[in-house]
Order: sequence, then C-alpha cells, then structure tokens
Amino acid sequence: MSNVTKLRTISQEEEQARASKGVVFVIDDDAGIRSAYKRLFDIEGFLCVTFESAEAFLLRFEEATSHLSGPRCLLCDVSLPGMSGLDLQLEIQQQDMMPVIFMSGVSSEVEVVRAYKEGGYAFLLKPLDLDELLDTIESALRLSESRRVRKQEAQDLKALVTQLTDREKSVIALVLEGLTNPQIGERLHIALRTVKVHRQHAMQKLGVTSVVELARLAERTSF
Amino acid sequence: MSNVTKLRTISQEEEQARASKGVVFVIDDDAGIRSAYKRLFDIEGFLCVTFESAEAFLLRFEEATSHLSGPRCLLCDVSLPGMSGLDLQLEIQQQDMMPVIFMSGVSSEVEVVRAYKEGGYAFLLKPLDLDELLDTIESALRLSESRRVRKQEAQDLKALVTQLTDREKSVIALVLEGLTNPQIGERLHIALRTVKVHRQHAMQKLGVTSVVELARLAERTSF
DNA sequence: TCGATATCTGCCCTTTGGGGCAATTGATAA
DNA sequence: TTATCAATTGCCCCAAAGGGCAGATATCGA
Repeated sequence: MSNVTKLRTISQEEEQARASKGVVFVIDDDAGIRSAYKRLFDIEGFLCVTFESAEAFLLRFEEATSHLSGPRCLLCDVSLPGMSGLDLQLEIQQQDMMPVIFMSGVSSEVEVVRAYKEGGYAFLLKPLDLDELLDTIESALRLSESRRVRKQEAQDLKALVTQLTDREKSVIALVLEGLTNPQIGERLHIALRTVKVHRQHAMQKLGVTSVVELARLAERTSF
Repeated sequence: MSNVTKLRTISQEEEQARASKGVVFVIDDDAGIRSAYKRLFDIEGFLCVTFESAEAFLLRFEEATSHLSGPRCLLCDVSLPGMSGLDLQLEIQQQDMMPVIFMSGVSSEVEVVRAYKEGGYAFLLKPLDLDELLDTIESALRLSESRRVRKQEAQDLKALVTQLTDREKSVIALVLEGLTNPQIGERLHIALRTVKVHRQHAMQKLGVTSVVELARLAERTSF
C-alpha cells in the first residue's frame, strides 16, 4: 500500500492535495534526471511520480495513483530502452488516458511528426526551457481536467437517461421535437393524460423542472 | 478579372464546381513543382491555385478566389525565399483563414515543433507519400468546411439577435432561465400582458415556434 | 407635424401544461 | 401467489401560454 517515497516525504492528505493540482508522470531511464524532475515538480506543488521505462509505467501507474483524483499528464522521453515513447503513446491515446508531452534532444523530424500525428500534446526539444516546460505542463493539466469534466458529465447524463423507461424516452423525444402533449398523444396513440404522466415522470427522473432545462440537457446527450 | 489559366483550362462553372469540392493553395518557389501539384490536384477534382512565394499568396489569394465558395487549405513549403512558411502561418492563423499543411525535405526538428505549436494542421516530410498527401488534404478541407459552417451559423444567429430590442432580449433571457411569464413580469416590473407581447415578438423575429427551439438556438449563441 | 416603432397595459378567450385522485391491466420479482 | 412496477386512462382543477382587439405614450426621422 504505502511505499518508501510516501513515507519519507509527504502525508496522505498532502499527497491528495498535490494530486488535485495535478499529477505529472515522468518517464526517463536516467535516475538522476528523474529525481531532478521530481524535485522541480514537488516545488511547483504537483504530485510527481517517476518511472524508469514505458513498461514500468504501464504496469504500475494505475495502482500507484488510482486512489488519487486530479488532472494528470505524462512527460516522457522519446527514446527509451525497450518500448519507445512513441509506442507508449499509441497505448495511451487509445485509452484516452492523459495528454503526453515528449522531450528529446536527439530527435529526427520523423519522430516529431509522428508524435504529433498520433495525438501528442507537445514536443519539447532539449535544452529545455524551464518556463516553457511548466507552461506546457499546466496547459496539459488543464486539458486533462476539462476532458475529465466532460467525460463525467456525459456519464452522469447517461446514467440519468437509462433510468427512463422506453415509453418515457419516446415521449421526451417528441417533446424535444417541439410537439405539444395532445400532438404527442396522437402520434403515440395514447391518451393525453398518459402523455402527461410519462412526461412528468421523465422530468422528475431527469431532475429538471422546465422545458428549457430539458432542452439544455438534451443538447449534451442524445436520446 | 480573368486570368490566363482560367481561359486556358476551365470554364467558370467548372471552376466553381471544383472550388466547392475544395480549393488547394500551393506555395513553392519551383515552377516545375508548382505545375506538378496543379496537375495532381486538377486530376483529383480540386481547384488548385499556385503561388511562387508567401508574399505573392498574401497579395493575391484573396482576389483570386473571393468569388468562389468552398473549403480551402494551404500546402506550403517551409523554406521559401523571402517570408518563410512558418511566418506566413502566423498571419494565417491570426485571421483563422484555413488549415496549413507544411512540406519539407530538409527541416530541422525545431521547425517541425514550431509549425505544430503555432497551429499547423500537418507536416509532411519529403519524399512525399501521395496517398498520405491526398488524405491530409481531404481531412484539412473537411476541417475547413466544418469551421465555415460553424462560423456561418454563428453569424446568422448574431444577425437574428441584433434584430431584437433590448426589452425583448431581457425577456427572452429570463425565459431561458426557466422563469414563467408572471415571474418575468414581476422581475422587470411590467404587466403580464407586456411580457407576452415581447416574448411573442422575439419568438417571431428569431423564427422559432417553441421554447425548445428557442433553447436550442440559445445554446449556440449568447444573449 | 406625421407616420413608424417601441413600450406599455387591460379585457377576454382558447389551448396547454402540470398534477392530484382513482382505477385497470399485464408483467415480473419475491 | 402476492406485491411491485410500467403503462394506461378518466375526471377535475388551476396555472400558464398564446394571442386578438383596443388604446395610451414616447421617441425619432422625414
């Protein structure tokens, strides 16, 4: 559960506080460089977790941070022993995990182009400009956060919608087409009173009190 | 008005038909390369307009194509005599004109990184893969088209909204907050009948017949 | 000064929306 | 088999929305 680093440096509360600001994963095969980044990001208030290889990251980043919430991004050298940064990125983008920032001192243009084409967030060339690095990290974390929010919203809405019965869904769908209750009744071959009941139940389940709210909610989902 | 190319190769109707599929601007300082691209894109059904320099493009692309509608993109060599492709891109992105696809055989990583950082759509390294080139062009044109549509919609809505009087706007704003007519009347210190009149006029001017439509419309603008 | 507009309001009427109360039917889970 | 739930509907009531008709002010450009 706990590891040496945690015991040595920060408490659980402190850890979560930092994670809320942002988790920066760093992959580099040089232990000295890893600890340098760790110091830097510790000072900046982020939670920094380092790995020595892409494989190690894939194996352990989940368990290391699954109990922590917050935006996250990955800072990764392109050329790594074993799985390269670019191959790792394929994995990461497929699962839409987090923005990836590449670093490299000896990159060919081909690598840079591939990194961007495959959805890389940024590519920083060595020697690194510290301000640029931090700016990039922060904007990547903002992106991560906004993605998380969007994803969460979508999930919540989906959960709401699945609470509706088929009948309720079809009534609401027609409401959103602008039909009046009598028209809906005609369309579905049910009595006006029935339309009203379904409509009422659906509105309750969706937690909205006016057609305007309903329409807004519908804009963000699809029934 | 007309130019040699137009007279020699295609009619006005043909020109517009091609433009509808997509206008591909090409900047390269080598006349041979320019005509090669032109042939290629002509075959593919696009309208291709070539320039020998970034300066020439900025000076003449407007008049050359302002009478034509359709998605557009720019295919541009990075290293050009005079203004470089990257500097040109700054101009273009500021005015949100069109996606820029860079090509280069002798690029440093620095150039590639800068091109992407400044909003470049893609970076193709020579030797060019023809299929990749065409795929990239097509997806850039799709992006251009969807941007155009979004922009047009925004303009149309803005035009509608400016037709509203201040009073009408404030009534509609409260409708969109989910207030009922009596509540709106109270809030604005006006009679119920007055609220209804403003609401009615506003709905007419906006061309909507139900609150749902109104809400949808409002989602895409801001009052 | 005249006509066009915007704002404001009252009276009156119809259609909708929202919802309580009560009852029936069919299906499904305990 | 019983209880619960979705779906259905009728009766009745009130509030809200939509809108015609008519009239009053006020501002502004021709």
